[in-house]
Amino acid sequence: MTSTRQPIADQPLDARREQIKCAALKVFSEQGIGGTKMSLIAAEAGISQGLSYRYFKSKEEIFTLLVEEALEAAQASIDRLPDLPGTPTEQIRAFTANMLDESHKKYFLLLRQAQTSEEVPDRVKQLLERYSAKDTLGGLVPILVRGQQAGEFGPGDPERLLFLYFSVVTGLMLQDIHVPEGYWLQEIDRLMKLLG
Amino acid sequence: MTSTRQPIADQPLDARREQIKCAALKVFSEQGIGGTKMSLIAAEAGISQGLSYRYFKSKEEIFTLLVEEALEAAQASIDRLPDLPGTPTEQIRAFTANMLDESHKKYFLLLRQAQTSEEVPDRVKQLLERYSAKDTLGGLVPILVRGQQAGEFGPGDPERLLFLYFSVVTGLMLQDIHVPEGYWLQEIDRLMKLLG
DNA sequence: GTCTATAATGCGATAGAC
DNA sequence: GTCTATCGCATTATAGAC
Repeated sequence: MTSTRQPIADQPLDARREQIKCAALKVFSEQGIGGTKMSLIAAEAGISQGLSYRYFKSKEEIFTLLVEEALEAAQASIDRLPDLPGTPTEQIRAFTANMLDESHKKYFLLLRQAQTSEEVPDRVKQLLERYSAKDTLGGLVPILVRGQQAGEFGPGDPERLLFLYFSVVTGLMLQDIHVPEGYWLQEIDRLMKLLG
Repeated sequence: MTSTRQPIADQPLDARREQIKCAALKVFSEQGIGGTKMSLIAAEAGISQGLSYRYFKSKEEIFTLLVEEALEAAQASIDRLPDLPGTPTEQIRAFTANMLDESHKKYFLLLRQAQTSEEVPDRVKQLLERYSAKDTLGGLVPILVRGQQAGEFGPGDPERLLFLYFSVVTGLMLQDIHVPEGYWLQEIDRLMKLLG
């Protein structure tokens, strides 16, 4: 048996949905919800504009679904972090490299679009409140404090330090669109100086 | 004589134009050109939607004008920098504080929107090529090199270092929307560690 | 299952009343 | 000089052919 079989898995349907979601993620993360036209998503996915509506009810539904996935993935990624081996510095470094990775970058940029736009669906606003940056990134505070106690990081309010750090990494990801793959990975050490 | 008098200065007309430009700058810098509706600009300016068109021919005209002003101001700001007193570190610090200032921040965010959107007017694309980031920020390279020679900054390709630094400051400005006025000014020293 | 054609809606831009 | 009403086009979303 080469494939796990689920009760009623409609495989070609799911594949198309994934294809459209992937195209939508790319366009939404760059253009925001207001700047994204359904025709662009369809073109990116290589299908006709009308076909998208066989798989999703509306543009907003796709956007909301992607934000939901992004928030869950981010939360999960942070929750796993304390279990990783290594010093706090190494943990933060690994987490940063993970964020800057091609596959995750788009999700973070999508979240930034969701946060900075007024015209997002109500459900998205609710989700953003629920997974507020404060609570989510709060999971990293213990790691940072351990790093401070070990003398790896400089003194100061850990939350403020984290907020600075993530603002900085966000800036990198935004430029990353115009920069060769993996460009910033070489700069992670320099970036970590911020915390030192 | 308390006011400089120009040949045919239509002062109330100019005041309205400034008011609309100011409202437009705020909305464009947050929502991009695609996400910005004329009705939003008008609402922000506290006037009716139709009135905007008595002062500007189109949405694109306002956007283009603002980008033009932003590029000229950025260029001028960089050109003045070498004449400022102080060490390279102090010059870069002053420039950073200047960028993070409320009145300039929106212009930088506008430029970012212009750079990352595909659907900008052709004239904007030309302007962005003309004042390319490479040439404009290139004006800072001599300062950075002097700082490296003086041992104030760490080694490495100066252009790469500058690119990292500006990506980082961009990230700060984006978060700045949700943060109290002058919040980041307290973090400039930490930020300068990146260059050290 | 996919495309093309079309209805419905929203937005940019204009016209005309005050 | 400003507003309200309206036109025309772009975009969302649906319907029907293949």
